[in-house]
Amino acid sequence: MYAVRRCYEEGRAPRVARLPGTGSSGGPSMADVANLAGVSGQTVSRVVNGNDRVTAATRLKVETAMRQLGYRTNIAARALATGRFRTIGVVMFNLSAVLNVRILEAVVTGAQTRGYSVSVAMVDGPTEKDIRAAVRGLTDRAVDGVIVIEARVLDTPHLQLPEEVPVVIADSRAAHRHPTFGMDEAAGARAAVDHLLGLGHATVHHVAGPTDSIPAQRRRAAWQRLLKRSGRAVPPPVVGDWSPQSGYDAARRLLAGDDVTAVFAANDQMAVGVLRAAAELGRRVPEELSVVGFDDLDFTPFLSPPLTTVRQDLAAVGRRCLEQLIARIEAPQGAEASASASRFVLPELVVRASTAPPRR
Amino acid sequence: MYAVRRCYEEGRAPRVARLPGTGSSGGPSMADVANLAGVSGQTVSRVVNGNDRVTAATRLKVETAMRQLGYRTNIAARALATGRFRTIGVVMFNLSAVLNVRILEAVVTGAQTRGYSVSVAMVDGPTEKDIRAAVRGLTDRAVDGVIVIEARVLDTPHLQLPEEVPVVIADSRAAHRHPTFGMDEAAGARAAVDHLLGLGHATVHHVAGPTDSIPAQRRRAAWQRLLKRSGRAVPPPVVGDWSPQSGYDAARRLLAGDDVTAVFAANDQMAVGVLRAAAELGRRVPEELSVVGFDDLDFTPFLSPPLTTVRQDLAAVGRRCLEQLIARIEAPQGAEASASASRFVLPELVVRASTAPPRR
DNA sequence: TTGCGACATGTTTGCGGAAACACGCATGAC
DNA sequence: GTCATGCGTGTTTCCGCAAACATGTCGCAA
Repeated sequence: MYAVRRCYEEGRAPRVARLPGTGSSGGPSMADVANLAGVSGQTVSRVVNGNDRVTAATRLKVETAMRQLGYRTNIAARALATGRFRTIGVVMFNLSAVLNVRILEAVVTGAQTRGYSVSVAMVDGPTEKDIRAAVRGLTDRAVDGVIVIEARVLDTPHLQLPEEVPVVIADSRAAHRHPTFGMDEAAGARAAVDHLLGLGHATVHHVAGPTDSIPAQRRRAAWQRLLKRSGRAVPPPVVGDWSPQSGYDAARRLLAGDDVTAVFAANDQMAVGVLRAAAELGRRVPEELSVVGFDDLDFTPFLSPPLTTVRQDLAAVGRRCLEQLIARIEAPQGAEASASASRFVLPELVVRASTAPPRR
Repeated sequence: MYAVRRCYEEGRAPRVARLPGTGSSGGPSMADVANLAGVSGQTVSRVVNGNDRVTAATRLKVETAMRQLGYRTNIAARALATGRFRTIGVVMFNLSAVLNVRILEAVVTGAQTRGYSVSVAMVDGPTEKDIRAAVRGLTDRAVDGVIVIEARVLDTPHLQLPEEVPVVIADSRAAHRHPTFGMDEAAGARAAVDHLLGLGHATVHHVAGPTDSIPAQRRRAAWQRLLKRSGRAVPPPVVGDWSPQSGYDAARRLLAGDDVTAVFAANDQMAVGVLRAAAELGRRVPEELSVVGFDDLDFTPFLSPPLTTVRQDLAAVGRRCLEQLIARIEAPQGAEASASASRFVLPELVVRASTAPPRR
């Protein structure tokens, strides 16, 4: 169109739309490097990216020029040209939970070594709408894939993230259409309960996590199932919100009765609250009350008494999520790397001094 | 150029370089929206961005078309055109420290509401070289500004981040050429020591953080200075690494002597270790030993005994860093928003049950 | 010697959006 | 009545890079 115009109106002065100092970052562009090195832009591109077929001499010239000019590749331009961003998005519900942070850390570290950068988004509510909004935000921001950490219960049975990018879910329900990685929460809870029953406790009380948390649901369900299978009474669980305060409150309520000899708290923070309540009520741990936590935070060996708890390797979860996601991103087509094996990392019971046989 | 060619070689078949299904994300582009709405691309751009001058009717047409097509703006293209990314980078040393995470959380939340996304990078070593590499990585990844959280001691006296983007430092040395925000560490440490001296302790022992950490240095220096000013003996501090284990080890060493009545730990985690060591050694807290921590982690009120500590509002630090950074990013030119006032957030001593007057 | 292919390098084009500018029309001032 | 102005919209160009395609070069075998 405009080509033809040019032909007819040859005399027209070319318009200069270029801004004064602008131009993405103002830094040197590939063309500048190409000029200085006396090669074409394409050759510079080849040097910058994988070592296609470039002579050592040419490569050297280009590299010298790049260094001389302080050239940095403009990834916006590259993304525009390739359609890839080499960025992955992480959607989280909050950063207060130590666990999520550990996953995030593993993801960031791993992504860095794979040449990806990580964009973090935080979600307000637990509903699918919120998550979807966050994912939308991320994909607007341009990511090649998304990891959702600790999705809570969702409005709809299956999380229908509408985007075209691959999604991997960490630490959440397994029944998504997206791959999911996490701990084997049930195994961890069973180990805790089994340990207490093995010590001779008649039953085990539970301080559960919030009902909208998938891990909390799983831990609670496993606890209940094991008690039932063992023919024990299933006392009503007390629901907390992961915080030490809620654990404390729960324990004050639980320990009002005299029959409680063993408590399994759904995380370490709440277990700390339980220990505190026991101390205030004069119930000695572990002699009169056994307590088990979950997570193995770094300070738990130094509590009084050192806490028996379930250790989780969250970094492994993060790593697997990342691997899976990158595999899907880089898969040529609907390869859908199986990832069938080892979707779940096995937690491990760490027995310390907060558990013992019941007194009588 | 090619225009002219077209004129002469009219018969030449146009080359189709376009990939089959590629094209950034494959989604609809502005041109598609423009077509459907029967307007020009520029008008769509105007609708998408600030409400320039567009008729309500036109705007409606465009918006309808956008919705119909599920149009999403391609930020890579926008970034290429504008030179802005609406992304800020955060450089951290590790995510294990709860404090840093709180800052990060505040930054992410704030950035989201301001329409920025956050890219996280982790640094291995504490040297300037490492930081610079991380920042380089981030700016390669395209950010408009960088926040460095808890920079450690650097190789060179002044952090010379070479990049052209604005940088803000959180929780670190103040004497950079970049704006710095953080806690008033010294005030916090003074409050802790002052509290203990006020209770009647002859002097205060210190379990310090790692020597390459700026906050650790500050806390230690303030502790030492206040003791000196008060004419007290300055016992040699024991250096830990922030971990509960190191606090425990330090306390075992400190409490070997019989004269220690008050310990100020540079963070809560180490304080937990101190409490544990005291318990094992049969030194009752607070009757025989007073302990003060730093940070006010959420579980500290539930320790035995509840820990007296210094509370920091890290979220405020994160928010201020972000504000300052965005101000600098969006400043028309070297406006260098003063931000003189309130560079430091004041910490607050929270007195609980781990401190008391010395026994005799 | 020629032919041919492998490989190094250059050229063109387009990704999707935004800025500068042009243009047409309605309005108001003089 | 003429002209400056403002406003909504369209047109052209460019951002920096990479893919597809074109071209040049060299070596080696027939």
